[in-house]
Amino acid sequence: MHDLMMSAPGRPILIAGPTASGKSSLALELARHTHGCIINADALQVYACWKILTARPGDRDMAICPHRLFGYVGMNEPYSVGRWLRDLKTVLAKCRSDDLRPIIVGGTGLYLTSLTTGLIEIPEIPRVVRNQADRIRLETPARFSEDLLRYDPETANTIDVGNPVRAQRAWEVLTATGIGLAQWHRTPHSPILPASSARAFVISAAAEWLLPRIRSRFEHMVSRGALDEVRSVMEAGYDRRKPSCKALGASELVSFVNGDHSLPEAIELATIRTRQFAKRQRTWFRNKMADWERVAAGISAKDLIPRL
RNA sequence: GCCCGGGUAGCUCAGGGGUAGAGCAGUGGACUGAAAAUCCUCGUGUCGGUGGUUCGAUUCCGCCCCCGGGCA
Repeated sequence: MHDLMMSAPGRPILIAGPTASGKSSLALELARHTHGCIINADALQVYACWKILTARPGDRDMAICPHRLFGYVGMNEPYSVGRWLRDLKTVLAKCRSDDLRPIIVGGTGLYLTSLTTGLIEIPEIPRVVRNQADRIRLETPARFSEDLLRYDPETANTIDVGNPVRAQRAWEVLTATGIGLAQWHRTPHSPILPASSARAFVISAAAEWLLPRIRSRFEHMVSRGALDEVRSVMEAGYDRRKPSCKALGASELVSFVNGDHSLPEAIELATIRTRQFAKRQRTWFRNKMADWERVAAGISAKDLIPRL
């Protein structure tokens, strides 16, 4: 029975955790012992342009076991949860045929939740509609909520209309599909991987442990060449509005390169922003992944394996 | 030593005779295709200390302490 468990991959493993909580090293250790394939569930680690700044696994780690969905997207490519899920589906199928145990690890709550609870299948928003919406956002942002109240009051009353991104999204869906977001939400959708079919863990870290780590990790990134990485992204066309350019620390280091901040200032600002992000992650995990098992930061794979 | 400016929330500062308020930080929350995004909520602190004026002082006056800057 023990042998069987070792030879046949078990249920997929999901690992969520705040930034800098040690997800990657835990995943790597687990992969080693469980014949695993590490799959990225982190919205920024998909981009090819960031390696240091997003703390993507390095070449040496990548050589130890298969890694999927890391650094495979161009910085100007549109990307979304939907794309991630579609790509993930392919990867999971491949794992099955290769007899690898999927270890899905990342800090993007939305990705993980849509994986375990399902994503409504709304068609991609056509380029034209998106462009039109972008223009409205710049010129007459109030129009989103006005149109929604008029043509799709149900959605308008469901979402936070005061949130510009939410309002724009609802407007785009209505404009592109002719169907309101609220109505879309009523269409049946089933998850690719319900949490009950996996071993789902959330790494929980005390603030006193995590916050100093966030700072020193960012300083470490800078000393390992994050500035060069930022400079090449700047040359390739840095634009703070691009999703790929939202990597934490990017705008801060750009402002240092441009001479708007000293390096210590940039580091301080990036650290603060990362802490704020970690807080949002904690909120998500606490309230949306209540059924996932908690695991203390710093746990070793050896201690976790018996619980798989 | 003298002169000026200042000492108010963790930080930067606003205010003003009836015991005080913003931004930032921090907290809690929301979130279904841009999510490392976006948005919402939460503000009592010896108003530097001490005497005085006043019905009442953080606000006015005196003295003291501390921090800037200037003159010696």
